[in-house]
Amino acid sequence: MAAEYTLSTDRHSRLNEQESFKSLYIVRSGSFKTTISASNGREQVTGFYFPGEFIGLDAIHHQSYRSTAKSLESSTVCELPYKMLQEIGKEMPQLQIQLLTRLSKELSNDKSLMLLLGKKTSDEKLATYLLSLSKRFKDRGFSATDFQLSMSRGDIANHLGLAVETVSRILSRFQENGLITIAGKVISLKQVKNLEDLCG
Amino acid sequence: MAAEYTLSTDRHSRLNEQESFKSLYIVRSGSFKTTISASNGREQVTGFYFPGEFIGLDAIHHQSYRSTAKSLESSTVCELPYKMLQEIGKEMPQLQIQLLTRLSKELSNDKSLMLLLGKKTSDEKLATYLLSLSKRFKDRGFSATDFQLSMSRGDIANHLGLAVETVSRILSRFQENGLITIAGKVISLKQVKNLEDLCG
DNA sequence: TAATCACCATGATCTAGATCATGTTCATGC
DNA sequence: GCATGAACATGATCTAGATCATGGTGATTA
Repeated sequence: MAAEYTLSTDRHSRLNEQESFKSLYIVRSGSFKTTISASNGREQVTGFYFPGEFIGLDAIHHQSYRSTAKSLESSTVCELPYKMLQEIGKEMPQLQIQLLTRLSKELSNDKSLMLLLGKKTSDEKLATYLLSLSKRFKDRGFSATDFQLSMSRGDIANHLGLAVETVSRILSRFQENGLITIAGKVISLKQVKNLEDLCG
Repeated sequence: MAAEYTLSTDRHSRLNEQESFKSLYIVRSGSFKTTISASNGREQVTGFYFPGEFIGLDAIHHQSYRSTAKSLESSTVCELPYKMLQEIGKEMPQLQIQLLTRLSKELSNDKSLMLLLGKKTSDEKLATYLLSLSKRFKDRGFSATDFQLSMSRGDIANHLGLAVETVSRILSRFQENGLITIAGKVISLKQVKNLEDLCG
């Protein structure tokens, strides 16, 4: 449905920015990160997006994009002009409900992320993060234990409110302790149960 | 509209919990905080809600409440059964769009909160928090500079990922520096410009 | 009017994780 | 093949803010 609009992006290309809101995007292939920036230039990675997920839901309200999406590898998206969605939605309440549900899901995830950012230690943050990625891949029909980290250590660190060095160190330690194996971007979860215990 | 369902709550009474999702709520008077808890018991205050704001939007997706809402003073809400909203929504697409917009707004606020939790110093957190409260009161037609903190220092601290002591100290210091005056729950912003500069 | 309890303020100390410093690995281009 | 630069790893040091400790204040109940 509505797949007539597509947009392909190279590695590290930007999808949208400060401009006025016209469309939502669904990731078709690849992956993206979204960031917002404070007035002093500091940036926060607010989320990672994989195929099937919506980008831009937080812009509906302001009618302008508050976040910037960047592709983490070469990726494609499907553009959904919001006006069109509204038109279709009038005849298909089911579509509106679907949109509502997606928004609600992202909201709920973000609340969990607040718990992560506010209350967890760095070990807990990493363990929780790895398991959340695992779940997302599993839901998508991929391996829950072996996957690629398309984002850099820096992106992970930023997203979790940590320093890059901390992420490096903890991943190394997790590997020493046999919880995972990791080589560059390729990671394999070896002791899911123990990782779960680490989440708190 | 749909105001036939109301529910009044005493100070510190709970609105909902772990139960299955049936309704959204609009705050009619007073204020609420919502929390989620980690398996180890740690709690995170995920938001504060004032009159006109929706509680429960993050439950639509899971069809069960993930967060608990507690009133911070004696408060009333208006219950909106979700089934009913869906029915009405079929004839009134405008209602669905309104809901979508509210959800999008909360999502966008939560992204900003991530920036707050992940990247800001304790001073920046407090200043940002006070100004965000200020804006919400102003939008509601109340004073942007003189208002009551219905939540405790502990709630603020938890919400911002700080220790209570830190919040106390910073509020005291803000007062020493003439940025605010504060006595118990009554606060007055004296140098809004300087507070804005502090936000980063 | 005293007792109890939640909330708040503030000083002293401690520590998780940031920052700094240095080296390595790996990809891309010439 | 070698140069350049980004991303990653890891040790040494430092610090913002947590934690610990103590006392005050104000509301509620007996």
